[in-house]
Amino acid sequence: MQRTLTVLNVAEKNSIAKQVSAALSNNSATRGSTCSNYNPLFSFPYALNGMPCEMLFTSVAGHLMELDFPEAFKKWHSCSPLELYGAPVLKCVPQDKKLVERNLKEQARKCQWLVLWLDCDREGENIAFEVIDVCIKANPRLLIKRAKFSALVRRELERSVQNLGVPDENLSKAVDARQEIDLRIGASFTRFQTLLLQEKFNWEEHGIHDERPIFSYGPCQFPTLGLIVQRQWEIQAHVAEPFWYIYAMYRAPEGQSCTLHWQRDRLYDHVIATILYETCVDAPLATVTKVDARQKLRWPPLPLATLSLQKEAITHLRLPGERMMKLAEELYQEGFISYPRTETDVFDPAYDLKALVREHVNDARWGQHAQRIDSGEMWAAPRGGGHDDHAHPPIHPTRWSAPDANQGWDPNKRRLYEFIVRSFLASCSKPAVGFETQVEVTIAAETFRTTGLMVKERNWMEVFPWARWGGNDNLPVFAVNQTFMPTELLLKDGMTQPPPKMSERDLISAMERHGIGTDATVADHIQKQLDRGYALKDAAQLFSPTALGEALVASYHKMGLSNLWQPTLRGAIEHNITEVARGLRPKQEVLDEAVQHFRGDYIAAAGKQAMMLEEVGRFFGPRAGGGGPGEAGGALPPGDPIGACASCGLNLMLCQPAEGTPFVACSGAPLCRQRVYFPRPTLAADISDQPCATCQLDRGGLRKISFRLRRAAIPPGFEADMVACVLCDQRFKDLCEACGTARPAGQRNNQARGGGGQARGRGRGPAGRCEARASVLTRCVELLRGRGGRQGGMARGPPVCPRHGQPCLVKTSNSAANPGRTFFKCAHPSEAQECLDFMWEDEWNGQPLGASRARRTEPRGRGGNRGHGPRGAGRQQHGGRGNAGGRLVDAATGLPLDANEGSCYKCGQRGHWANACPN
DNA sequence: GCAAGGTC
Repeated sequence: MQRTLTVLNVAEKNSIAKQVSAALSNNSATRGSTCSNYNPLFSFPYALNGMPCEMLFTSVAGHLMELDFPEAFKKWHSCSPLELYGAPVLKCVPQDKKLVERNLKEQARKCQWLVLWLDCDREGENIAFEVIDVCIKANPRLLIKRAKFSALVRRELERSVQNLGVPDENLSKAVDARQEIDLRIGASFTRFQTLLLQEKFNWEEHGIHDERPIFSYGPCQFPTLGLIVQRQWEIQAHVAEPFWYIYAMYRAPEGQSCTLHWQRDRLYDHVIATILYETCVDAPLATVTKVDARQKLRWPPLPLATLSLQKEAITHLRLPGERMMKLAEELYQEGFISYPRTETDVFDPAYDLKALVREHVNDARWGQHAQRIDSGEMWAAPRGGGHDDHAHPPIHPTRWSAPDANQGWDPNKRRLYEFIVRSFLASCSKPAVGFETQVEVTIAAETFRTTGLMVKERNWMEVFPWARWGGNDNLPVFAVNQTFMPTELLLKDGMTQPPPKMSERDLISAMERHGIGTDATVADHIQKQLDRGYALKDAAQLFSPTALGEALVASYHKMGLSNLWQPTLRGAIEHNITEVARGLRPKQEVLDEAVQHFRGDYIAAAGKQAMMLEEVGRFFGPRAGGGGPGEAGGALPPGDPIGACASCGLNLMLCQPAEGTPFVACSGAPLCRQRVYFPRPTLAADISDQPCATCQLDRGGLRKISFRLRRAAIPPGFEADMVACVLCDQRFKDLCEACGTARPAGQRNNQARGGGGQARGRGRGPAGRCEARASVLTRCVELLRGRGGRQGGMARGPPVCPRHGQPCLVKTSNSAANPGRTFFKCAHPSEAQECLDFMWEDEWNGQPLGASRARRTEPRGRGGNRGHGPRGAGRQQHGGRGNAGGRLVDAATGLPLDANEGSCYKCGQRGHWANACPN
């Protein structure tokens, strides 16, 4: 009688062994224990391609083997780190996996076939060969088979087991090469950095309490750190620049309104912006030149891959990547979602998506939408994002979980499941439909645009509440050649902002873009920055480097070895590894090339180690002695606490250096970089007994600082004695802005690093601005020429202040009662209340004010201020508000006004202006 | 004492 075939099946983890066994055996598998506690054995009879067999199903726990150096090279002082580039490496089963190995051997001896159910990716293939290696030693006659599967659902598993293939050795070799490169460069540079720095500096003093701290280097962790440091340098290098833009707004008589966006966006030259603005004010009538109305579609989200899910979870669910992956893993192991580590964002056309949708038709929350998809009414085939790892489908729900069945779940797990379901249903739905109207208008040859949007059909957005799509749905109706008078026409200003600190989402995106880490490890590499003390995450969840992190990156930058931290490092390694995976290049060739390359970098770095000592020394005092007081990151001078630091929770200290200006710094310096420098005219600063009403209230409050300032050096409007909160007080900030801050000698300030140059406003680089400036200049020259030759044109210089007889009036628009309406006000601060307080600009007829009429009352929306047309517009349209029968009329009193009938606000009498008041 | 990648 023929012996029954016995098949050993091995999965990457127990949960998969359990689920596959249950699915293939119809839940009749017998569970038995093995010598490895976490890897039991499931057994059940099965028919493989019609052949009856006994299935034994067990598992490993990830990689079975590790790559390491032999004992002779493991001790750090046993050899130079350089020798690690030529040292032998060994792949062996570590002590904690010995029982897993023993279990495999025991089972292999009973079997004729070995079926590998490892995950279908590069690492899974490598683990498969580790399993083969162990099993073959126990039973050399084993027949090796590979099961390829992508979801833990019965039909998929049965398809897989009836179509067994062979493992792919190239995929596995690519992993071997990656492991060896990572080990050699990671171990050598970690030892280099650690041995160089460990004894040279007093780390204890700087908040690093390990007796022998490790300064690790890795080909993923350093490029990750590099991204954070590079952003920090961009922020430091930013020089704020003022810009100006024309703001126009129109409110139609029917009530609809829109903002008209200047085509030039913004200009960095005040004079030019003013000239263009003045041309608009001169001829403010807007003409509609183009109206483009069309249907617009908003597409549903792409099917989810791991990193897109991480980013979405951070944004919509506020779940950090590492936490989200743990919950997704649980959902996968329980069979509710497909494999959560995938790069694929396109469904195989053969996939039965409708069957997956039908799972959800009875759900009270999204069942109705699922029914509409199932019926075809809402169905649209999901789009593809163009990424396919050929191992797993996009992340999607595989089973419906009734709301009452998952009550015991972690609330975040429920939210994540719901997000994955809704995202899947949305991706199978029709796009949303809107109606967009784009309008272009010109005002004095300047172009402005506005857009309106009406959402007609929400479709996929109905099942995906996180989506936002909307614009101005209250756009006035415009027709080509129509003219209208803008309601507001203002010259506004702003300052360019530095780029923001790195958020976790930014970091993940950048790492994904550069191929740093895998879907499963990106979150770990980010966490490692915090664990190693290379970076900090503040209360707003934004990342910045610590002084240590910055010093390490700056060291390699200085050495001319920026490739060791730049984000392209991992991509370059991965590129060559992929060629091995595809069978295009032999593993050894790629390996030798990489090892030689990094060996060269190591030799260069070791030859310039003095640079690393110097760079780190800028931040950290040496063991004997210390950095200069107050130097960036050096030992802090003595001081007293003023409250808690929002960045790290330690104390903010008012530091009083023996020489130089006091400043506030965190006691966690240099790891924490929180620091506030004081205005240059500071003579003395002490902690006041006044608490700030708003800062750090949840941490016991923050004390205000009492300043004594050099009177001669402070601008008008500031007092020599000031009590201020250094974190929130606007007057303190204004003073810093006006006078600059006093920083200790040696402090770097606004140095552009890493070849980044000066970062300016976002959205338009210097080159773009030069171009814009050139075209604008041409136009301004034309305008100025035209203006000079204009017949009968009014030479419109600034209005003349009636009190001073000079053009000392400025345009102001801060009237609360008349927002957007501008008036002229005397710029002399001491006389602002005494002198001419205002003249509505829309009531100014372009004549010097002294020749027309200035009103004495504060603009409070009195009679004369009732909603007229826009500034400039009113003047054009009405020939000057208050111009009745050729005579000027006082809008407040209705009495006639002219140059001879001035009204003196000082004495209240008519017949003269205040600057000529005899009283 | 080191990497990155699996998984617990």
